[in-house]
Amino acid sequence: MRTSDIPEIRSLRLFESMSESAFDSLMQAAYLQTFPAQLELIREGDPADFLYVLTDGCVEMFARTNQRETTMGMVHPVGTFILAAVLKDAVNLMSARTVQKSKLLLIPSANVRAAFERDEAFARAIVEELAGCYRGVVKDQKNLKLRSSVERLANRLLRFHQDQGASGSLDLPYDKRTLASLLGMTPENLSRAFNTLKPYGVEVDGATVHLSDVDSLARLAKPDALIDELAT
Amino acid sequence: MRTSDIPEIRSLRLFESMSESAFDSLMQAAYLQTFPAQLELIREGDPADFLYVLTDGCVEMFARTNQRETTMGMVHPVGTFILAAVLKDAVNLMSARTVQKSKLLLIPSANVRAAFERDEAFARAIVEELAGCYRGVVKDQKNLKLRSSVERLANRLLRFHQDQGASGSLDLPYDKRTLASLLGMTPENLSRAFNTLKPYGVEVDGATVHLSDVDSLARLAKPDALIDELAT
DNA sequence: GTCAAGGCTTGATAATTATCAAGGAGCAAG
DNA sequence: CTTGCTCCTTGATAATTATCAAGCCTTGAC
Repeated sequence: MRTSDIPEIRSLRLFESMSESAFDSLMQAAYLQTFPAQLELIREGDPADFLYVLTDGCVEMFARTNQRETTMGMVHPVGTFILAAVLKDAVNLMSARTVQKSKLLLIPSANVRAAFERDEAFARAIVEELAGCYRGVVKDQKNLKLRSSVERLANRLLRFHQDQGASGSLDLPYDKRTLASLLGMTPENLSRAFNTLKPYGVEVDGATVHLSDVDSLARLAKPDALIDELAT
Repeated sequence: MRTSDIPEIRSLRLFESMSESAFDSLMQAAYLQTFPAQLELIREGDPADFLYVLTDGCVEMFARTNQRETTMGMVHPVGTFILAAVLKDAVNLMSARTVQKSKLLLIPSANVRAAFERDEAFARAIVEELAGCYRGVVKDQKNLKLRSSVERLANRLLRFHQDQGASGSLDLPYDKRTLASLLGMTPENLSRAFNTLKPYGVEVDGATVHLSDVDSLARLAKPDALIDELAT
């Protein structure tokens, strides 16, 4: 792979503490590749041949069963996906597709497992990462089971707003259709949920959302540190 | 702790491959205790002081926010809980309470983390366990987002039936109220969902359910290996 | 036995969410 | 500038799920 991308990857929490030699051998086995938008990278049910590291672009994790489909999560740079399947040498539980043109590093699963065996610091980092992923899904599930769709949208808007600097407006980082599926609702209902939030100072203009009364929105959303905060 | 329970715990996948000395020191720091039914063992938001190992009884994992409550999962012997929070030295994301009188081993978090640092085999087992937990929650989430409540019930009945020997009938292992919450529905709707399944050969008699037409039920449920099978 | 309590069910109704059909707005290609 | 496309929105309606209010049945205490 090209050496110019290595520092970026090395700085990922998953890789930063591993030994130089283990990191090098991982990188030597890896492929850096650019994929066009809307390309299905992995399909649920297939064996997890690679650990994916997204360095540029955006990837949607989704799942299907019985002709229905739902978005399970979005991956942003720099992020990894299907770590659990790689470690267990199992099939993928989720599919993944690029949202935009995306640059990805593909590390063969066998090499990841070998590095895990050899390098203790890497093993520790993997546990940290996995535990974080686990807690992420648990939060998602609490979000789904304990909140209505309007509340989920309100909290998601507050999070976007926060992440983007709390300037009073925010940009939706992907399609409304995708956002709807991520929030567990139909596109039609997302539209209506935005209307429901108008009295709370939410004004939609294409992919931009203005929040004119964050406090009122927060009173409706009732954000919960154990669901909405990334850190915990 | 009492030595009579050690073999049972040692045989857990999480502990079976760790070194004798690391296991011994973990066990010496641990407490084995029996708790009455309906006791809240841990509360979400509190620091994860112990790793819990259930050796007898049954524990419900649940979560609350904003006066609403939902069951996140059930733990059966021999099983562990809040491993992720222990490893991250973080607060619990879920609460736990005993369903029946239950026997639990409490291992102080610090000792678990120390053993993880010291014993490589334990570290590997932890990764395996964590990855399994992660994949479990992902499956739960797919179940929730891709199926209706009747389909969730149908699939859960099929799973109970399978687990209990596929004899044509099964026993619900906990309250219907709890089952309803686990499936993401109200008790009233669980009752109605059972009625909806009558034409598919589902007959309820208290906590016992007879399945007179498993094929027909399975055609409705459309079980999916990537959601319903434990192994994958 | 009677009684009370808890768990479950049922019915009536309401709220939430989905589906179907149509139409508008923005955008890229020609 | 027009055309066609995709994405989003809206309205009408239907399906699903929740809530509220009884009521029933079992269980255990007395």
